[in-house]
Amino acid sequence: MARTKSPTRRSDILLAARNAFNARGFAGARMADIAHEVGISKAALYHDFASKEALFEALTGELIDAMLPEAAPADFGEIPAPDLLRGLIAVMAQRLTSPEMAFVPRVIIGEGMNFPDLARSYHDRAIMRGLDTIERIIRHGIARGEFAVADPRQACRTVVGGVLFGAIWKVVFEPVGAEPLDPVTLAEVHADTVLNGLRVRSDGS
Amino acid sequence: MARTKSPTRRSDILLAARNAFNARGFAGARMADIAHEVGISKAALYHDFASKEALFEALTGELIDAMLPEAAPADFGEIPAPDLLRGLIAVMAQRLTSPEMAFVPRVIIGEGMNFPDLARSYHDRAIMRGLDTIERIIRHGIARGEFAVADPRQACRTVVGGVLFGAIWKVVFEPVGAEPLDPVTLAEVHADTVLNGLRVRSDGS
Amino acid sequence: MARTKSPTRRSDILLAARNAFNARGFAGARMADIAHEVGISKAALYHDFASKEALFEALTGELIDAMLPEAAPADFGEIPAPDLLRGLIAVMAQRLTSPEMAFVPRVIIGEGMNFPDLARSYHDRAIMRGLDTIERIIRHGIARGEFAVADPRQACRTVVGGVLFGAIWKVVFEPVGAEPLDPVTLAEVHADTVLNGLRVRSDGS
Amino acid sequence: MARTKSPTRRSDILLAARNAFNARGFAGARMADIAHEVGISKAALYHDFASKEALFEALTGELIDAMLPEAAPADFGEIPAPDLLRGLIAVMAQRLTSPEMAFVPRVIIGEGMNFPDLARSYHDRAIMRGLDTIERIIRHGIARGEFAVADPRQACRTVVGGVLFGAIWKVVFEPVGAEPLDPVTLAEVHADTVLNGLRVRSDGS
DNA sequence: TATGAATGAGATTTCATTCAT
DNA sequence: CATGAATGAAATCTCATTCAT
Repeated sequence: MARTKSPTRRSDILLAARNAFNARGFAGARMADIAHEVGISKAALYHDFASKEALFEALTGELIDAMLPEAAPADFGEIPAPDLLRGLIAVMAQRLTSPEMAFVPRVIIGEGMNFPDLARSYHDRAIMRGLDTIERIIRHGIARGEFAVADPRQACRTVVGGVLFGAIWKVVFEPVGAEPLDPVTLAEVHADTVLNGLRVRSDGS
Repeated sequence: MARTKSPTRRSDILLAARNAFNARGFAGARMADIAHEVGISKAALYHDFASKEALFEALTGELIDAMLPEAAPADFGEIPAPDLLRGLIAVMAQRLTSPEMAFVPRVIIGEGMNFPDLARSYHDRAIMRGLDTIERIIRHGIARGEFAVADPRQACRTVVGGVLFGAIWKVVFEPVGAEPLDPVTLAEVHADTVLNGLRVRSDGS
Repeated sequence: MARTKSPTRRSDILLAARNAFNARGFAGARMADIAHEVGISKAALYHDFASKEALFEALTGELIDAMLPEAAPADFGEIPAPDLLRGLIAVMAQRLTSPEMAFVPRVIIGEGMNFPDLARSYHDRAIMRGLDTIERIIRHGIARGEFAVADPRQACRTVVGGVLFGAIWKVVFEPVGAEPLDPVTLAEVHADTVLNGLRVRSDGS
Repeated sequence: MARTKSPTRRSDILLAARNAFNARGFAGARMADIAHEVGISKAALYHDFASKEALFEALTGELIDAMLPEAAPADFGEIPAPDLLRGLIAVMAQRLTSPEMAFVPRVIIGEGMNFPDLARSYHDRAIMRGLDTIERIIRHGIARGEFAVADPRQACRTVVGGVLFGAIWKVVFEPVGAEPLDPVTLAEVHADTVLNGLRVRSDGS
């Protein structure tokens, strides 16, 4: 067994942990397996992370950080709101459906009850931030005369929902045989639907 | 402690099981707690359900059954597609966010990896059925000249996504302090958005 | 393995626990060994005692209870104080040096720092009670003109000390080869010394 | 962290070890804590002491050495036995109740079963030596006509017991709230009691 | 049928101790 | 010499599940 700490040890552990938590959930994952996958002893694992919970929290914390949307600019200037929204949806879809990130919503939903801090942190830092950005884009569109929305705050949920559905689809249903989903197409169609709705438009847009 | 088998014992157990799985997840829930909550011994519990897994599957099976949409009519006749969709969204939102049902998506997402059959069954029986119904409504609308959609199959995900988001919000985030969500408003706004989109409509519909 | 709980199971466990704690100390004793000695599984042990600490505390609690001096009478009447003291010393010596009880002081001294409640309880219930009784006997003797003591409270410690020394001798030193000690002789000589002192008495008593 | 071996390193370690063993017992004390308190690495600790046991034995050995009474003179000459005894009791009480030394009896009693050599060594080197000295003083007193004792060997235990009681009181019971004990008073009263006994003396000594 | 008692098979965690640098 | 890193070998405790009454 290697006696010298590899420079990527911490990431190796976090990766193995992600796999384990992903495959079996928090309770089902075993520290022994994680250590074994990294190629170190259980005790070495505990040298880096004080407990299973600490490891779990470090992992989710890092992933949530990595997933956070860059702070949107304070002022969208002259950029058309539809373009902004299309772009945001594309980014969200790409992030949430990537294998590393798709782990996050699944875990929040699946383990949130046992880790209220985690759920709260995700709500405050990721969800609220995303909803706020969307709302600002919608209001930007209203100000520019591009959008007409009665309740911008609520409408955001429609935007997020479609992307979330895609993430869950990939993580939960594809592994059991559901038809694979292309994130790019998903994002485009979702953006179209959200922007134009289903109804025919007499203005031909 | 009830000594005589109550006629509702099976439901009592399922209810207690739902509470337990809901509160702690599959792995975290303890058979002893479930038995205790029902007021029977663990052995009696095992008399009715052969194992924790069997109990879990019976519970989710019943809930999925209860959640299934009534078979939609083969032909929607002359009913306007927007009305159909509005109605369906309202029903879905009400079901998925009701306390009994909100449990289901959470559990599928959280424990799906450990219960592939459950995930598959939910996918085949609930999700696909829901998506099919929505798709048929969309095609009905297209045929009636009410809807204009490039890819009806994909657009369905937008419809489902908004409702799913509401269910997850209630189950995962409200308990940790998120602003409560009114399912009726959610459904209405979501339906509006899905039908009309965000863009201004020059036709004034 | 016996499936039926023997009526003496609890005592069996406590006895095995006493042996184990006696032989290895609290930290060194192993629940597995205790269970094995009783002939039950570890889990069965945990069925009766929720934790190692609980077992330890139950054991010490019972032993301290069993060791407590009967409440001395409120009034010693016409009984000569020397007789009272001789009797008390004999009883204390017999109790403290019996195999079951000698365990107690040893454990209090050895584990007291880790179980402050235990030390406190022993101090309050056993030590103080013993000292009080001795003090009352001394004051009884002073009142009767039999004793002459400047500081009765402090003098009590001499009385207790000799007995304690005997208990520790038996438990700590005899097992490593010290000359065995006869408790009866110990008590008699100690009582003589305490009553008469070492100095010659011109009164010939 | 000191990088250079301080000239007092060995004593620093022994001091930290004493604190640790004192506070948590042998099993409870952790090498990591001791090293940390000294400000060196665990490996450095192992450089000076081959094992936890070795450290423990070195510590107790030094303390026992330091506690040993100076060899009493072979002949007490004309010194009155009561004075000799008074002096010895004072010295024993002062040593045994001093913070550094009080550790010793506690540890012998608490961990003796796991360290028979230690117990034996303490018995042979400290206890027996103390008892012998006391016995010689008593015989000296008998020879001088000052003492009248039937069984000098046994009576010694009364002398030691009172002092031991004080040491245990300080280490075990004072930390949990027992009334503090003044060693000088203890020694004086104990000496008085041992010399004169409780009974009234008609000779007025 | 219902139950209290019992258990087997782990899981996490701890720590004295050792190596490679 | 000193150290950070690593480990092996337990030990406590948990819980789904079964058995005898």
